[in-house]
Amino acid sequence: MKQVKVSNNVIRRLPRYLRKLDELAADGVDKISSRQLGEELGLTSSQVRQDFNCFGEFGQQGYGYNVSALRAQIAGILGMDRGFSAILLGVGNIGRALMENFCFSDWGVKLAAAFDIKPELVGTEYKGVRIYAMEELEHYLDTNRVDMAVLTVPKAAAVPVTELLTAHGVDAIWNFTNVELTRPNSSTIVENIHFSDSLLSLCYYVTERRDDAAKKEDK
Amino acid sequence: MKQVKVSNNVIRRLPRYLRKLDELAADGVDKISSRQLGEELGLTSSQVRQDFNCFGEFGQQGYGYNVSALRAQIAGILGMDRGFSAILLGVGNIGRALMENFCFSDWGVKLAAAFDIKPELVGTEYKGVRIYAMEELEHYLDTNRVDMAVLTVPKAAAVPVTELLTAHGVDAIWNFTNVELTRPNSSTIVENIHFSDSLLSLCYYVTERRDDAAKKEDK
DNA sequence: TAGATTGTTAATCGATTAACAATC
DNA sequence: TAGATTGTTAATCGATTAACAATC
Repeated sequence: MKQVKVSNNVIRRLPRYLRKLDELAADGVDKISSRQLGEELGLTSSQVRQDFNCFGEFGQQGYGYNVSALRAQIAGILGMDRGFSAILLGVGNIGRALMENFCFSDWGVKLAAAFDIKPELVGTEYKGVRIYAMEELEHYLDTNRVDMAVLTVPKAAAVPVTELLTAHGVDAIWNFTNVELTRPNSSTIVENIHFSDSLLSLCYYVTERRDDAAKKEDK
Repeated sequence: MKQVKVSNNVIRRLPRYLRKLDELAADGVDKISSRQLGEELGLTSSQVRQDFNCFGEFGQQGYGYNVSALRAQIAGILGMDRGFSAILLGVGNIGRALMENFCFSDWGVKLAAAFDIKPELVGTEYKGVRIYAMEELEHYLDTNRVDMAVLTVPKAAAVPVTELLTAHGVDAIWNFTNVELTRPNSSTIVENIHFSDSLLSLCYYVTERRDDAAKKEDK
């Protein structure tokens, strides 16, 4: 694998390729050209080929790409075969929704444990995942390998819990709190799901469209 | 307002500015320079100023930006004062989590109604939002203004429900399903929350870090 | 072989950064 | 006035697109 230093934009497209390839495989398609794949995702064929060539040569000239082989390559690049282990902090509404509905194992991640402060939850299991007390977190981190933490605690707990995690060597956080965790001089990897940011972007595009429509009506 | 054609990258940063400005206001800060604001968010001062200058002149030379005035400008750009009206489709785990925990009105959006197929939910209210039967959707759309739809239905329902929505004039969708809704020749505005894409990006960065660490150990 | 499509280099385009005059 | 910081233009950097030789 080449791997110079792959740009963020490329990384963000990899899961989309993966999703589309899964869809194609489910439809019984077994080969695809960069042009076709690009069309499906709104990209140019050049871009598709450039993206893949960041990591190696996955196609065959004159033929295209084998769907399942390409899928496997991308899965490998993303680290889906590494057996990453995650823990979830905060079994509130969103935490519970993730535990119930989101299949971590589909993406190669094992959700190994959850933590909450509510005594009535501690000791129970949710979808095969045991819920521990927050006080047990430090001990857990010291005795288990944890590759990433899913942060679904209330806003106020976000920073203290993050500090505890990083102090015990967890350097990757999937952040569902509406808090800017990215700290200037920190080396922690933070991946945000900011619902409000997403909704506000949508609002912007709707606003833009309404304004355009109003402008046309003026004429 | 200038408004030539603002790039996606700029739009994506606007909610982050808003969030940071809210934080600053809460801390009692009432002015900030582009340099300081940039540092807080990991951006250069140039970028901050360029971003704002897409929309007008919000600062004062020699002084900086007034926090609450700038906040109000950005809120206006995003359309938070437009009184957008949304409906939610699918009151499952994730739909319920949003209704319970996510404060739409904080971002200027009114969640006006929800729809589900489960008979036991129909007619009930959740956090002040009435739940209707899916069969009532068409009639609702024809008799109410709906600016955006929150799509939290199961995977299989995503495409048919979207088609129904667009057929009745809803042209903006906040998509929580793991389905690529962006269709090549559609004019619908789709904003995706793809949990799996986000997790896979995180996996990539963790993988990269582990590989770098392993490489260093080799030497 | 002829046709198709990749891998890859070169050209273009757009976004970020630097610089500085304007001005509070 | 002097210092600070914006608004804005110019320079740089990086990402996307186009082109084409390599090759299946």
